[in-house]
Amino acid sequence: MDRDQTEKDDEGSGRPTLKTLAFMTGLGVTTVSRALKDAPEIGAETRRRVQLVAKQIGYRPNRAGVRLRTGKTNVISLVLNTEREIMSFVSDIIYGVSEVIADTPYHLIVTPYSRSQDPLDPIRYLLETGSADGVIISRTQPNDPRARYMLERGIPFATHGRTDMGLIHPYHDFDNYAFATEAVRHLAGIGRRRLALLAPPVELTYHSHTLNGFTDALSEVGASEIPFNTVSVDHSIDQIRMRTAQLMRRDVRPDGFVSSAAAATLAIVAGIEDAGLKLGRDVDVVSKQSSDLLHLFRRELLVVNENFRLAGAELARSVLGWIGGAAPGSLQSLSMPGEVVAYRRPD
Amino acid sequence: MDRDQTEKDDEGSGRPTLKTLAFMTGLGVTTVSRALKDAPEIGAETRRRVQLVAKQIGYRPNRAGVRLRTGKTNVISLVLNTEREIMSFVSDIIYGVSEVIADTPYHLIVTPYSRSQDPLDPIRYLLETGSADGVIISRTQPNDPRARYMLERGIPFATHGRTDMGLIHPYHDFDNYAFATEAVRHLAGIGRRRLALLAPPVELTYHSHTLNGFTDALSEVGASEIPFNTVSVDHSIDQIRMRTAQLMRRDVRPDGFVSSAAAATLAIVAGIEDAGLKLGRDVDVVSKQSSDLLHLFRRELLVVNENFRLAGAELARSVLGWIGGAAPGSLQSLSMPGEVVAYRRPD
DNA sequence: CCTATATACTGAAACGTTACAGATTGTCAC
DNA sequence: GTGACAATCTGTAACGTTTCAGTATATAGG
Repeated sequence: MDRDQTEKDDEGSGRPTLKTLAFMTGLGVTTVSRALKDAPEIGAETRRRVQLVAKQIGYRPNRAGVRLRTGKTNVISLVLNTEREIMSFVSDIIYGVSEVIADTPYHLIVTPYSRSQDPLDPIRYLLETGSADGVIISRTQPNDPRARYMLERGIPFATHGRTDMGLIHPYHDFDNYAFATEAVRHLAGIGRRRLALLAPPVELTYHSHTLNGFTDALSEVGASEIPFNTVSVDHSIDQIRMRTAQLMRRDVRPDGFVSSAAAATLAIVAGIEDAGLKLGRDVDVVSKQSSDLLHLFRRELLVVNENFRLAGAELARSVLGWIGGAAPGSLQSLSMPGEVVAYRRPD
Repeated sequence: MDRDQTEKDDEGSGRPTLKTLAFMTGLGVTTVSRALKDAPEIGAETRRRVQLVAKQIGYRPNRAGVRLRTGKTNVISLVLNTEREIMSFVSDIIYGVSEVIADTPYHLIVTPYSRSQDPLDPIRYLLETGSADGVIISRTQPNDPRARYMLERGIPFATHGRTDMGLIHPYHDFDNYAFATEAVRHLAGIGRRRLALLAPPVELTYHSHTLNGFTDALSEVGASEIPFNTVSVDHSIDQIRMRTAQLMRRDVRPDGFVSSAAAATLAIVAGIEDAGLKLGRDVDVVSKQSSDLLHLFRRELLVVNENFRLAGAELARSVLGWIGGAAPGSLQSLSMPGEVVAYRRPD
C-alpha cells in the first residue's frame, strides 16, 4: 500500500509546523528544517522553494519545540528590584532592551525580587529552571555574588554598572566619576565652596565612583566637603528632605549639592526651602536626571542627563553579543555625561 | 533479560525530570506525573512519597515540555506602547502584576509596540504564535479592536480602562468621572469659576469619562469651561507649556485647571508662570498623580492619587481569574479616587 | 563495470510532559 | 471458585523541533 498522503489531517486547523511545510513541498521534515536555516547540504532551489512557502503561509517555529529540543529559550530576563529601582529606569531600560531585541526572536521577561529576598534568589531560579539565555541585572556591587554566580554557571549576562572583582563580563555604565567631577567643577565655577554629596547607596559600585569623582574634584578646585552621608538616594523622599533641612540649619552648611538622582533632588530642594533658604541664591544643586523634568521643577537647578534607554539598548546588545559568541571583554561600554546644563528659556 | 536499571545514565548531571523521579521512587513516569498534580487515582501514600522526593531534589517541571504537550505557556504578556506610556505607569504596573504572579508558575513578558505600528500587531503576534495564556493591555479605547480581536479568538485578557462596545471582558479602571467631578467641586469650593481641563487623548475611553465628569460638575456648581482641547496629556511637555501660556495671556483665562497626568501638570504650571501668573493666587490646579511628588514641585498644587501598582495587581488577578475559568463579567473593578488633597507640612 | 565520493535528501530518535488505553492487583458478592 | 468492580499503577504516543545515521542518486576515476 502506498504511503498515505494525509498522515493526519495536517493542513487547515492550527498554525503551520514543519510537518505542514514538508507536506506542502513534498519534502521530508528534516529537509525543511535544514532548508530554513540555510544549511549547506540543501540544494539552492529547494532552499528557495521552502523559504518561499514558509513565508507565504507565515510559518513561525514553535518556541516550545525548539526550546525542548535545543534548550535555547530565546528569552532575555531583566532582573529588577521591586522596591528600590528608579521609576524612569524601569520604563526606559525596558524600552531600550525592547528596541534592540525587536527584530530578533527574543522575548523579554521581567524577573522581580523584593526587599526581603536575597538578590541571588531570582538568578538561582533562572539558572535552575533554565528560563533564559541571557540575563540583565542592575544595582551592581563591587563584589557581586550574582555576577560571580552567573560566571561560574556560564550563562551570558550584562550588568548595569561595573563590578570590581577582577572578573571580566559585559557591562554598561554611566561615568559617575566624570559626572561628580563635572558637577563639582561647575559649582566651584559659580563660586560654591562648601559642597555636599547625596550619593548612591554604599553597597553599589557607583557609590565609590561618584564619591571618588566628588572628592578628587574637591581637592582639584580647592573646595571642601560638608558630610552628608546619613542618607543616600535610596532613602525615602521624606528622610532626605528632613536630613537636608537639618543640614541647612547648621552654622556650617553647604552652599552646593551634588545629587545622584532626580527624585532625591526634589527632596533636597524641599529641605533647602524648609530651612528658609533659596535655591540659586544661598545654594546651588547639580543633579542627574533621566527625563527632562527638573528644570520645570526649579529653573535654578543644574542638571546632567543620564540616558537609561540607551543603557537598556546597550545592555541588550551586550547580552546578545555574548550569546552570539563574542568575547565578554569586548562588550563593555561606558557612557560619558554631557555638560552640566542650566535652565534655558524655551523659544 | 531483566529490565536495565539505568536506561540512560539518569541521575547526576542535569536537572531532575519526571524520569529521574520515576527512577528514584521506582514508579512509572505517568504515576509520578499524576501524583504531583494530586490526581485522584493515585494512592495517598504514593502521592506523599513522590511529592516528598520531588521537593527534596528540587524538581521543577520543564516549561518547554509542558508547553509543547499542553499548549499552556504559563506566560502573561503585558503589551505596552513604547512612546506614550506614562513612566510611573510602566514601573508600577509591572510590579503590581509581579506581586500577584509571584507565587504562581506564571512569567511576565513585556511585549512592546511603537508609535508607527498598528496596536493590533503585537496582539496578532501573541495570538498567532500562542506566546501567552493571558494578555494585559492599556490605552483602552471605547471601540477597541484589540479587545474585540481577543474576544473573537477566545484568549483571556484584561484591559486597563474600559471599552464601550457592549462586550463583556475583565478590566480595571480608575474612576476618572469621579476624579473630574471631585476636582471641579474642590476648585469651585475655593472660589474658582472658570475652569480648563487638560484631558486624556480623545481616542482613549477615559477621555470621555473625564470630560463628562468635568462638564457635569461644572453645571452642578455653576462654573464655566474655558476650552483647552488643543492639547492632551499625550502632548509634549513643551507643547502643553506653550499652549497653557497662550491661554493664560488671554483676556478670559481660566482660574482653575484639572489635569489628568502629573507630568502634564508640571508643564501647565510652567506655562502659568511663563504668563507671569502665580499658582494659588491667580489660578489653582488639581492634578492626578501616581507618585507623591507633585507637592514637592509646588506646594500649592492640589492632588488626587491614582495607584498604578494596585491597577497592575488587579489586572493580573483578573487575567488569572479568567484563565482559571471565572466569568469575565465578574472580573471587573473600578478604583475610586481619594479626596483632593492639599499640601500638608511634613512633621 | 565496479568502486569511491560528493550531493541531496530522509526516517528515527530524543528533549519532558500529559492523555489515552490498558494492566495488575485485591475485595467482595454470589 | 468465579465474575464484577474498584483501586492503583503503567506503557505508548504525541506535541514540534533538531540531530544522528543513514539512503539514494549522480559523477568521476580506475
